[in-house]
Amino acid sequence: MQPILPKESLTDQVTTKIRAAIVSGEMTPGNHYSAIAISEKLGVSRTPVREALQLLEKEGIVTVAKNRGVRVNQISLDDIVEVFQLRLVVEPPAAARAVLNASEADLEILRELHHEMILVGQTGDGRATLEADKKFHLYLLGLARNAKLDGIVGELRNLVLAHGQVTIPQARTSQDLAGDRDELMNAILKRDPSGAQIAMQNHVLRTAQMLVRAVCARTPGLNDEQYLSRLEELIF
Amino acid sequence: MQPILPKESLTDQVTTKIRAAIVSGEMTPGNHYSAIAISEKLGVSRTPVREALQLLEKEGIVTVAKNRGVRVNQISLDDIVEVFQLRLVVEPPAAARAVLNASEADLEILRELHHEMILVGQTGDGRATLEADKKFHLYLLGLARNAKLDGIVGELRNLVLAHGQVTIPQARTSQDLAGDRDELMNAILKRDPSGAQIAMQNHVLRTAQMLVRAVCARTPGLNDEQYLSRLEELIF
DNA sequence: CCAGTATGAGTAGCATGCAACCGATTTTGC
DNA sequence: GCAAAATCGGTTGCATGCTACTCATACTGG
Repeated sequence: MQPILPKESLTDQVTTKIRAAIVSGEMTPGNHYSAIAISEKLGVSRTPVREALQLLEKEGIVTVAKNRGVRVNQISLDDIVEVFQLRLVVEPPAAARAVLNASEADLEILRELHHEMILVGQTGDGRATLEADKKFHLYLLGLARNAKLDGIVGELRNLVLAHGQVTIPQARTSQDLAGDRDELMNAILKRDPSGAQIAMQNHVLRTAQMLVRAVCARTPGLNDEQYLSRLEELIF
Repeated sequence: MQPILPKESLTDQVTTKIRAAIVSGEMTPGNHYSAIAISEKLGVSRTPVREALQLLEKEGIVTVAKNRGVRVNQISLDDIVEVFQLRLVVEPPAAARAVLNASEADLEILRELHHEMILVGQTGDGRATLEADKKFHLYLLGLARNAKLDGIVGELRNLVLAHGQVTIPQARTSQDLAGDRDELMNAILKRDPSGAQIAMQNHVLRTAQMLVRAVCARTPGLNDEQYLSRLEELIF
């Protein structure tokens, strides 16, 4: 049986709508938007929109200025660096623990997700690739049995996604990432916790480096070195 | 000059009020409360109360049930274990980085905060001790220059505080904790990053063990061993 | 021509009205 | 006497009205 959807509240629906609009680039950083306009466009009243904006503000995705509308935050490279510093600390040990906790059925599912990701990756569809990547990672992290960790990592990912279309992977780098992931997958299947830990660290680190380089490349006068070096500040 | 307070919004004021009421034990887990009652007690309308409750729900502190009022969540031992698993992963490296980043002035401030904490600790005032502890930790973490990390750890701490009056330290254990902290402080003053990292890990771990034991001791039929062993699941 | 003021358009913050909904109790029908 | 249905008190979810505020522009006085 399906777990019956208890009619998600309007506030929540609006939250996901707005988040999607930001990720898709429909709402862009820097611009101002009014809660009134959004509510009219969505056909709801101002209240749920206002509440949704407050929740998104808590996530750091938007800023609401008193009587001046809402602004989509320009996620800075510094923010991205912070996010990945944290992910680098949190995800590798979680991966190791996940390997220890995984059942055979879990391994099977992971294998499927991994396979799916490869297929999607070959199509070159950036958005779908990210989606598949997210699914794989979150399932793996879920095995570590720490719900708060899942929530935190999910939010951190959202923050990066909100940066915009940053994340469309390049062909060559995406090749590298696939390699990392194979390594990770191998360690998992061999039930090798510390191998998984290391592989995960490499993978997240490379993802971060790719992102930083991509952003710097498109933003003139930005030097990637200082950012790249800061990525590893929290791992010793 | 004082940075002028731009009139905190009612919603935010209510949020902190409710949070304080929970921490102080004025609002207890399990019981039901109505937004209407809260709004009347605080002399505001239902709207800011409702919005505050949504924010607190996102933090995991309360649950709002449709048409049935709001319930203060009973933070379980499992939750506490999760929180400390995360803190154990995140705070030690942050402490190490903090040592590397600290200026002489920072060290001076830390020394002061540390001293203050010892003084307050001797008075036996549990609440004040926690407050001083929080100040010290958050200042130290702030030196790692990762705002998101600060935010996350702050929220995790709040969650534990919301568990209730759990956290009134016992005389003997609080002695032990002071020892840990001295160790930590020494490593910081010697500008020894990995020493600080280890000391921080010991300190957080012992805090967690103390907490778990305290909760188990007062809850009949609860075995602390399984919880204690899970604390270290994420560190290898 | 310009400094300083007045005006107006637009906004969010909050209060409040209303309907839908939930759970417990009472009433009804058999 | 008992099961099922109607009722009722209490609650949230959402819509909407109003006020105070911000910013930009137009206006006024010199």
